[in-house]
Amino acid sequence: MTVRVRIAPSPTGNLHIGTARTAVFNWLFARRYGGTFILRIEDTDLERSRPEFTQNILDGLSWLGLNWDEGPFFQSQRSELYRQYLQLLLDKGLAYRAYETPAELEELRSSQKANHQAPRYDNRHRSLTPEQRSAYEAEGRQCVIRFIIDDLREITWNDGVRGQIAWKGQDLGGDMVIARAAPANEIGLPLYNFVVVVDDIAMNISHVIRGEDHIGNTPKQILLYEALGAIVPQFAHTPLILNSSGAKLSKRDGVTSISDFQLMGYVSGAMANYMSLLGWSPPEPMTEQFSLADAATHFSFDRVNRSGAKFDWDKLNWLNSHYLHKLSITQLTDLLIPIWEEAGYEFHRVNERQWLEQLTALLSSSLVRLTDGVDLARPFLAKELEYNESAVAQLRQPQGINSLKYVISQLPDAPLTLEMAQALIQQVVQVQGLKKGLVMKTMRAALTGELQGPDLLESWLLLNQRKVDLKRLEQALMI
RNA sequence: GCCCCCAUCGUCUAGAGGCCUAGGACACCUCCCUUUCACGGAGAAAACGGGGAUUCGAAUUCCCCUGGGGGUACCA
Repeated sequence: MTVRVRIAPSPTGNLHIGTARTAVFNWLFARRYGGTFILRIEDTDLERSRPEFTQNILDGLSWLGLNWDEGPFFQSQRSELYRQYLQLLLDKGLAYRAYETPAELEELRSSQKANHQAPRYDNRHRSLTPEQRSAYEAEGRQCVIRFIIDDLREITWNDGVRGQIAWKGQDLGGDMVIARAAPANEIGLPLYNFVVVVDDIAMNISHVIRGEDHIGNTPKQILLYEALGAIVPQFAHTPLILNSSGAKLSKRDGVTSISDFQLMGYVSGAMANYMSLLGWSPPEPMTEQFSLADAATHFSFDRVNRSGAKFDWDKLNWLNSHYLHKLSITQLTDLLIPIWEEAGYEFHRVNERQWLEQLTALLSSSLVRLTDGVDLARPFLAKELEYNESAVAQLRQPQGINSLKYVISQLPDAPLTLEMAQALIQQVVQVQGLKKGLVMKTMRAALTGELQGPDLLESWLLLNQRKVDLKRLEQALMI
């Protein structure tokens, strides 16, 4: 079996998670069967397509590790091919020119609606006489090209995910427009359903893997394959990604583009892993945490679910933190440095590398998203320390103030070590007869402005290395 | 309206007639670890939409209902 699959995004927006997930399934399937994964940009909608969206799509797919073997191909550069096929259908009498105005079609639809009938084209221009045609043309009317759909046809296919699906020709809405309006002797711009088929034929696509929202297009496309004398590919319609209310996830639901997730601090491995899990489940020995390469060795449509999957931030977050925790300190630091720089923190990325890695190690277990590193690092990297309310309250307790004074008086000039810090805390506790918890809490409030955070002693050591601990302890006395 | 698809814990899912007193994961809750937070570990709670039919036996097959979703363009 020669597998050739494609992802065909349209550059009318940034790479959407739904498109990306379809890309994942196509990629997985191609890799599983040693096939070819093709990228085709469907930019036939000249009005809405924009080059920056194309770039965003390319970048997003690359970031996710969904490398393509052929392409990107651009439909806007293939119009000659479409024109030829359109002419072919016209010549074979399988398509015809129709001259209705948009207003006339609208009238037809509204009268059907009023009679509780399904809106459909009534094929009224299917068999125009030459006289009628020239009369319309004399009026200066433009015409579209319609592909003839036999109402009596029954179209069936065996869907890779859903099994047998059947449609009646009469439910397809009448002869379908395949080329937009143009002057009577020209051929207008081709429409989606037609272009997809022409390209999939030209590119020898063996399996069309796409979202469930395309099921209704499939019978029309099958008819076009037949009309063009081509072999009909296998179809597999994957479930949709749903929002929390259970409807198809759309831009209106907030964060949906891959580049947004990237900006929010999600790593590509976690995203790819999570998207795979939305509709596909790995077979037994595998756990839910896997790379695309792992998944590719086991991917099959048998394990693709048929019902839609709600997008779940909790699970994505869990996976992302898992991936983050798995990274080495070196890798994590590399990822965090640009984020810290972006946040406006001042440090020397080379000279202070070792210190930054210590900071990374200290914070790493608390990271869910990379961008969490901004808040977590604030007490260590921000110029001015901010105290939250409970920290202020803590610093106003007389006993706490005394313990701080004691620590200040005993703080050595030499760089602090873990042992020294531990001993110092122990000393305060004994000398002043305080609870260890109180001393620790007060120290934390003074050093970080917060009552919660990573290991206090480690934090102290880091601040000591930057020589800000004494300053902060003294400053805390004035609160 | 019409057509199509779907239906297991809150969520993602396993389950292809007896292995199911329905398994896993996330989230939630409890406990342990711990100065705190997080991480980590242990545990609890939680589902087959309803009704028929087939069968010795149904979450698994069939039908109906209900519910949800998708589509219905001179968008993709």
